[in-house]
Amino acid sequence: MRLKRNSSSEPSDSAPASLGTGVRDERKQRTRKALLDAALTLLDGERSFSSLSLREVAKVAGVVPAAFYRHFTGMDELGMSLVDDSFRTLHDMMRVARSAPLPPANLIARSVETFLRYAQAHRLHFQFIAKERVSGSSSVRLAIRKELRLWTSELAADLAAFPKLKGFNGDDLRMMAGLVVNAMMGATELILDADLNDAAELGRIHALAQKQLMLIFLGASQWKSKPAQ
Amino acid sequence: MRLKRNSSSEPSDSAPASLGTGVRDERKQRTRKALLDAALTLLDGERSFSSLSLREVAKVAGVVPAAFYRHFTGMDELGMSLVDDSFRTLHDMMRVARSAPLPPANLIARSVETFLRYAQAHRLHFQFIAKERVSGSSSVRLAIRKELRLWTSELAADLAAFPKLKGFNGDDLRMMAGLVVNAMMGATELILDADLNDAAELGRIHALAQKQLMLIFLGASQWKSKPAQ
DNA sequence: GTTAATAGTGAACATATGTGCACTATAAGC
DNA sequence: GCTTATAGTGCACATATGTTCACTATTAAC
Repeated sequence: MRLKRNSSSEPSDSAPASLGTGVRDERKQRTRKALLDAALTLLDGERSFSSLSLREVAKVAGVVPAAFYRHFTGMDELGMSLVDDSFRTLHDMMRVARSAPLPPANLIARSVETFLRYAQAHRLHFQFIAKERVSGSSSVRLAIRKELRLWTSELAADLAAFPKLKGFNGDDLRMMAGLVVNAMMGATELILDADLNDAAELGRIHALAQKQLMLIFLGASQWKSKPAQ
Repeated sequence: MRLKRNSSSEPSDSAPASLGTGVRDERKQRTRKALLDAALTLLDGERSFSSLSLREVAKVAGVVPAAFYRHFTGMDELGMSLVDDSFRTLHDMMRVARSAPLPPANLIARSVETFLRYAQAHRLHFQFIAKERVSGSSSVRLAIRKELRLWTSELAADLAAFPKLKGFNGDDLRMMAGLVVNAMMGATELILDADLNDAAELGRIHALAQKQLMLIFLGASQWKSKPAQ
């Protein structure tokens, strides 16, 4: 053998990155994505990740089982990749939301709207998070919990900017953010199970989530954290 | 054949019920319970219900796979039985709580304490509910959702008795009850994943849940439902 | 005591699964 | 253009699975 090519799957160091890394890598990334998409698709509806088989995923991806190992060491590694991808879409949403902040009028209602619409549009990713947060293998489950904690902290930081929430110390802000995250996850689960064409049901879920957030914020406006500790 | 015996597994009609239905039925109920327990045990930790195999459950129950069919038509039916059993323990808790009502002082803190202790003591049932509520087969999942809705309505009825919550109409009471249930389920999931010997962590989870409920009730004390609708 | 019902057994089957290995085709590197 | 690396193939294997069927032992019914 002459020389080992750079074994990393990343485009080699200083290359312009967007310029073609060759037909080869592009094809590889395509079937890698096919595998991830296959898993997400199979996960829709009844199935849970731990009940998916490697062969099944490979078949839906249109690839022979052995080819799976060219991309992942096993289903667990694929699961971790799904965690990454799913939270990337969540963080994308937050980034967009922060870059074009909503006017304070009806802020809660419109935030709920934005979030739930996004969850519907990225149904598979949100479904994966919702399911595997509680039932996945411990590596996947812990990875999701970690990301959710991180997201909760970010939300707490955002909340700190509200003048009405001056009564909160850091711990209590996270406590409140956790409550908000729980409520939104609950609404997300309802949305994911709802009939997408039943506008009335979707409306009811949106309204429910909005009221719940308003109730939380109403309580928060009266909250006084213990100054010590 | 002479005469078919009453084919139902129930003791025949007007018998005193508590009197021995015979050695036979007792043995049958024993292995039926062994199957249910086997499934719950396997469900602890990593696994999800949909990843359990019939053979696996039979093996842990100490019975040959074919014997499984003497009790359930398949794993789905066993799952439905687990739903029944799990919610029976939940309702038992509520019944006990109502029969010996707590004094109003520190009511929230002590209710949280009671609930979370119960969840720890009946770890496997609560874990099953928490997991399969979101990831189970649709029959199991829908059965759990239905029971949770029912439980939410019961809680809403209990809440209606509080003088501080006069500002609520029925819909909004259920909205608030849903928020409480979500928060308690969230805390339950944390408890189920926590190290049972780590008293500090358990204490933190209890304290978190208590604060979240207090925040909700603080908001509720200011709430005014729209009188119309 | 004889007979019928049945909970649990053991073996068999067709099929599905994870993983290994030799292979082929093709793009990348020189 | 020749050579090397490698994404994907095809086949094999041991093992696990759901389900069936004839059977056995024990209880219930008369």
